[in-house]
Amino acid sequence: MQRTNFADMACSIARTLDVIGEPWSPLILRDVWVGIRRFDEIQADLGISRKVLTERLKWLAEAGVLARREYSRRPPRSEYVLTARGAELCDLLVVMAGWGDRWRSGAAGPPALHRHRTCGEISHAELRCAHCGAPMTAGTIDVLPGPGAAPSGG
Amino acid sequence: MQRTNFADMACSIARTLDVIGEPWSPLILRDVWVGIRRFDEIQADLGISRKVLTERLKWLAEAGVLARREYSRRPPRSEYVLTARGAELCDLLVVMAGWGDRWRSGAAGPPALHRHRTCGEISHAELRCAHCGAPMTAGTIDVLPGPGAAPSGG
DNA sequence: CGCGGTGGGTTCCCTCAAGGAACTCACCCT
DNA sequence: AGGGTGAGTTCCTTGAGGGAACCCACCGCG
Repeated sequence: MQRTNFADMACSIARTLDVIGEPWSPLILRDVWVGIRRFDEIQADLGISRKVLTERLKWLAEAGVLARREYSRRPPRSEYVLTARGAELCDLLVVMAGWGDRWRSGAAGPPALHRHRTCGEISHAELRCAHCGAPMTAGTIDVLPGPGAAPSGG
Repeated sequence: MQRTNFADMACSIARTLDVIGEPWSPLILRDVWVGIRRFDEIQADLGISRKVLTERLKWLAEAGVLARREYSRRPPRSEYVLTARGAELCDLLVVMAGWGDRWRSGAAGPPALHRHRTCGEISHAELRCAHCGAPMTAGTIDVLPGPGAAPSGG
């Protein structure tokens, strides 16, 4: 009996979830994004077991989201960096953090702030239409079948 | 031995992952977003076991993301609708779909297209700074400690 | 009434992934 | 040799998902 194979679903969301559809991978990705890149640093920051961390890092590298890079030759030492694919996946973390800030922070307020380098302000990201520039939240979107949609029978 | 409690982490991403940190909840949310709202419809669309669907729907309702609503009195029949909190969480699905389209579609192209209701065009959502309006992707963000950050020792 | 269909859920058994702890290995320095 | 660091592996247990069977309420029809 196998786990559901999300990679084969005709749905981009499911295919993304195939890469990061459990909590640790996004959190590891977040660590690498903010500069926490070495095995023992990530492990200490997240409090994750070394076994799971090893597996997740390997998985994220295979998925082309992280790349392993040697930072020391003697002794041999590696760290993990974002690929271009991984950097774009971090955009998802931005939105994820925004939702958590808004709905799950409690009285203490958000644990992290996002300063936009371009304008220098503490800000947050909004979804905007690439075509017209107006807000493009989920509620403004009609979801239509695309070229890769499953046949109607599916 | 307990599972890691992501809700208690001083990290908005982890707190969001506490709600949707497995594949089914985001996919159920997607279904409700696009209008697939009834138990048997969701079950058929996702090919998920009734047991897991029952559990996930209950969880999402408890998390305040979905609400159960009666659409028929005799016989009693319910469907699920997005709460305001859930609608904002769907913004995450928009970004998630975008990443999957770009990096995981293959030759067939994206399975779904997003038409922006405001301008009527097939488009996609970009991250923009709420303050200055310029692109605000993950690479343009400095992540700083916020009021709810964990003490330095942690 | 009994039967079949629909909506929705529960239980059981199995498989797979996570968690904690212990163990292992390579390398370096004293 | 011994200790420290980085990184990984193994073992056993627990928790979550998957498939199938079972269950219940309700309705309409013969």
